[in-house]
Amino acid sequence: MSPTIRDVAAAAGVSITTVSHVLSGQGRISEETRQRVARAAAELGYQASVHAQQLVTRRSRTLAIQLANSVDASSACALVPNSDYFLEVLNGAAEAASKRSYALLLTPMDADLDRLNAFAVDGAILVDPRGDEPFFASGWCQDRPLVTVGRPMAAPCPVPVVVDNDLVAAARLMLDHLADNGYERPSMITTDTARSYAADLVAGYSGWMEDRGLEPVVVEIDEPPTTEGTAAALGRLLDRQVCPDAVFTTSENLALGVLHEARRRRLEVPGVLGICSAVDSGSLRLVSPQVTGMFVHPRDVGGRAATALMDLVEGVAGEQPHRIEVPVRLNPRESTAR
Amino acid sequence: MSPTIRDVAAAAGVSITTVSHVLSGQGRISEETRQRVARAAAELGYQASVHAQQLVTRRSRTLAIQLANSVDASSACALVPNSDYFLEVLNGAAEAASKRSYALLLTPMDADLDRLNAFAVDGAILVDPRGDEPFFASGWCQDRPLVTVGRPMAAPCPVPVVVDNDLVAAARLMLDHLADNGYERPSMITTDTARSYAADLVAGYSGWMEDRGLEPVVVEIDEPPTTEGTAAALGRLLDRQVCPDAVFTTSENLALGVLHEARRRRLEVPGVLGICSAVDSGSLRLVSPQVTGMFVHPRDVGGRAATALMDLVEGVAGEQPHRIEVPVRLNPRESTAR
DNA sequence: AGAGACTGCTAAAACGTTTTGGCAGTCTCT
DNA sequence: AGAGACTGCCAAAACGTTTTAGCAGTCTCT
Repeated sequence: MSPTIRDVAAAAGVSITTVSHVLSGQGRISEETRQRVARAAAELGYQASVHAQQLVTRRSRTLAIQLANSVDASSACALVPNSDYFLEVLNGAAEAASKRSYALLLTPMDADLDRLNAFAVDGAILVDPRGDEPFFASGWCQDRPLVTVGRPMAAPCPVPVVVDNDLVAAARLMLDHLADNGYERPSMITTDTARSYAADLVAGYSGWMEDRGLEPVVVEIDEPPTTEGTAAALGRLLDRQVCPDAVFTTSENLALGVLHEARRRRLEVPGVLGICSAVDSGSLRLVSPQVTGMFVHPRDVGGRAATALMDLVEGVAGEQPHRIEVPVRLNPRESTAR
Repeated sequence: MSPTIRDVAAAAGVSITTVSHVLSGQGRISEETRQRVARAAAELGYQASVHAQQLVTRRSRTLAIQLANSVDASSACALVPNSDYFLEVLNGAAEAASKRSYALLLTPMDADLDRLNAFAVDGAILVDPRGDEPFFASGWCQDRPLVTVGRPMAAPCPVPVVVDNDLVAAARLMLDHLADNGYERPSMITTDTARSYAADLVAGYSGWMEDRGLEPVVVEIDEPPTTEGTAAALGRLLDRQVCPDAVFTTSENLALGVLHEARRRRLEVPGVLGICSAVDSGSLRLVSPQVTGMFVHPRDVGGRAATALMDLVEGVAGEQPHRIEVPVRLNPRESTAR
């Protein structure tokens, strides 16, 4: 089969200890020996067995990643929100991991944590957790590092690194954009505010409104959203005494749903109703009118999360918990023009 | 730390060999001993170290999965097609793997295959490959089983298991639906026909057309699709002498793009132009008019692929290459009504 | 009663690394 | 010249399993 460390040692005329030291940069080795070993390894095409390394170092060079988006397969009419976003986060994380010879393990929501323990995953990335996930309850995070995308609001233990967009500021940015375009009574439709990204957006929105002496108008709908749920939410907004003239949503599917229902009600978009989404997506550029969204650099988000986690695993990172902020870019489109 | 097989052996008063045999169901063990060992293992909460198992069995209980959808991060305006679909395939595969204590490794397109070899992945799932992926060129598939979703059309080596929808039949189904609703000159817009799903759809379409003595009208656009590319494709269709009255697309984003451009050109949809997509998606239900699509059971597709791969790895499966067909459900919506 | 088969169990080797402790030899002081 | 530090290397233990080969003991024949 593939060459082992013993083959390299034999080829270079040294002990396996020396080979190990050369390859890992440990120990004291003369320059000449170093080169000889390196050459032998290269010639043989030697690749250290990850399994043997794992067994002895008790590290696996493996990261787990879990998405919040898991929808129960039973309800065929549920809509997976922000799937463009999630897919890009995954891609970003996978690429970053691969670059440093780590593997990225995709963990379903209902996964058995004991199983993960058996695989001795070095750390985990949770994308948009609520804080009630098994990872937190089981004390998992006491043994191994954890990085989240978004803050786990109900988490019982602190998370060393949080990767996030500044969505409070982002919401304000979006509202300024709406105001610039003459919208005076913006409202919000959100999913589960137990997730920090939704909570932050609502907070940003509410703060902005209160700064101007306006009453925030927020409707929260069940997760996962459905066509009907979204339509009903818009209905509740429009039934108000003071009817909103813009809707800001926390996901692309909510925005599309609102647009759909607005059309059905023959509301002019933009004009009578402005629509925008906090998470951009390809589909927002493909509807008429094109919908304004915020590009949150999902690939970056995934990459930064994975990188931070690997730093933690290797002890490279600073010790204290910190937060990595990824910028947001507003993509103004027709749906919020005047 | 966590208990080892030695702890269990001591607790049950047997050798570690016996424990191993009991837990793996190998060897000859008396019923009484079996129970005693099982109880001891359960009481200690024993979990075999995957790493040690991997080292000695040279199996990793790990599957790699690679998606076709990887878009180069540079071009921010490219559209990831069918992201709902891909995400569900991933979820389905991850769940199936997790149920049998396998791990699912997400492999980016540019991943180093040597690295995968080091992780000793037991097998790989390729989603919508073309056949020119490194997996095929490097002879990877000679050592380890490979399962693809869709046929790798340019593959140099045969693939033991292919999971697929019968998209030739599905295309015909869709065209029958269009014909039932009075559309007489259906056309197609497709992405890269080097992927079998697109090729099959085109084949089904062309066959159906030729059966009726009609000339197939197909426009192929570059991958990944852009808003402009899609609009241009529709333009080319409409410029024809015999102008099509329906467009069938290979992805949800193409359908949305066509709808968008049709609106811009003030074409009535449905009516003047029918639109439908070969892959369903949440967004198709959220636009006006709602767009007809085919639900291809992506979660099932992922699950079946993972299951087939695990069977292959464990030698459970029949030896000869075969094909697993997942049914397709047509979801008729407004965009193809009359 | 002896041969042979079967049963229930175990000792020990193997998998391919990392890491610890140590051993000669050389250099640098006093 | 002798003590001490430093250099370059290595033997061996450890990591936690699976698997092979074999050993008593019991059963079932003739």
